[in-house]
Amino acid sequence: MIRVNQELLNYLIRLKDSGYQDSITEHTAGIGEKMLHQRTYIHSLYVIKEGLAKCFLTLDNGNDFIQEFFGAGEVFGEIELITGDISFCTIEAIIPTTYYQIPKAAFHQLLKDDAVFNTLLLRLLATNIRYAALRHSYNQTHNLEESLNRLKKEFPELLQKISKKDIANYLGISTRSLNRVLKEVSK
Amino acid sequence: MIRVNQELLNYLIRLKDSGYQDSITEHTAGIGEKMLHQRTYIHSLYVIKEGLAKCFLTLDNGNDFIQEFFGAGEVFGEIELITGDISFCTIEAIIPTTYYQIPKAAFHQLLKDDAVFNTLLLRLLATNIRYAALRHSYNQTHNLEESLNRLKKEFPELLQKISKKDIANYLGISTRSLNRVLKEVSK
DNA sequence: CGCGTAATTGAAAAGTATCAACACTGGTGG
DNA sequence: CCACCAGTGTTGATACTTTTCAATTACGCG
Repeated sequence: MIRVNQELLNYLIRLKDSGYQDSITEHTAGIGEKMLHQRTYIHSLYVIKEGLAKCFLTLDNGNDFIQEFFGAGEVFGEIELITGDISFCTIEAIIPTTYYQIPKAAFHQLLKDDAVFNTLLLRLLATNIRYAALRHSYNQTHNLEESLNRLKKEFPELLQKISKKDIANYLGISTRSLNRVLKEVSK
Repeated sequence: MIRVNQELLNYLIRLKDSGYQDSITEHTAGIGEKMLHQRTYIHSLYVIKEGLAKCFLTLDNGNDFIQEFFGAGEVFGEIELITGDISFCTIEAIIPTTYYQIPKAAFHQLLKDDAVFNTLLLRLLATNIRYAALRHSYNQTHNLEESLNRLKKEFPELLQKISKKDIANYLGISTRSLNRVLKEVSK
């Protein structure tokens, strides 16, 4: 649900303090502000320092599907920098958010020369694949009520922190269905 | 749908011919035979040389969800070797299949010492994340007929090569629904 | 206060699953 | 050679789930 990666964030802060002051810059985004746009070329890696953002795809029919919510330490842009393709999702702050930016060249240099960073990135990618596979499998093979209960169990503050619309887009359902199930459950 | 990775397969064959004869072994699997079992510890990386396999998760309620179909050059076991977790899916041959096995230690050594292999693996992970995200987003935000049409467009031989049951499990629907939509479309 | 956005709800329509019956196919053994 | 069997595929009827649409209410903020 809300992914974090404190280990990577710590490592990045250490890098910034030891010779990478210039190549690691810090930025902020207000609510609703996009830090990365779908279908554009990406020239940097980004890491969230603090805040909360949604990572979503806008489909050909205009629907949005939220891939994940990103908290501290979550990375975006890495897929695009590795494959060289244009971005396939948008990253948008849902609370005021600060994040680091690392230019493409510095990212590739780190990957090549810094074994620790290389390992952190491999682990990050592998963990994300695993997490997404489990989530999508669960949602495809269970009904709404079960998927929602699983979500609330994993992330109890769900309804306080994230709008109904975003929750619905995360589950791939209409807000009407979400409301119906929420009401059923509360009975 | 059916993923392949000829670049990685070629590189692996070259490795095997140049000093890795002993650590890269070749095996075969008949139809229905499992090459990797869900919820077990993994001690090797596997790469399909020739054939076709399904990668699927069995959920707590007994349902199967097919993550992907793997053709030549596709890799499995890499997520588990990187994260150290037990496997989250099963890999099962759906036609007679041959595959390479690379022990954990050799895999990690390659990752560390062979920059080309390291890059190939990063690209593989990034490509898989991207592909899965696009597929799941599409399926979540479109109806069955649209998802099926997209699938047939991407992979026209679909119905000849893969059983209805597997197609249904790939789309996360019942075979009854698949048949209904197929009949509607053919009208 | 007034505005825009988010949330809620009902009714009807559309989509999908479940269940059950039956057809087709490729083995296997008598 | 044929009867049988298990697995896969097909189809109809029905029940259930989810969406769509539209109307209303609640809420945060300038």
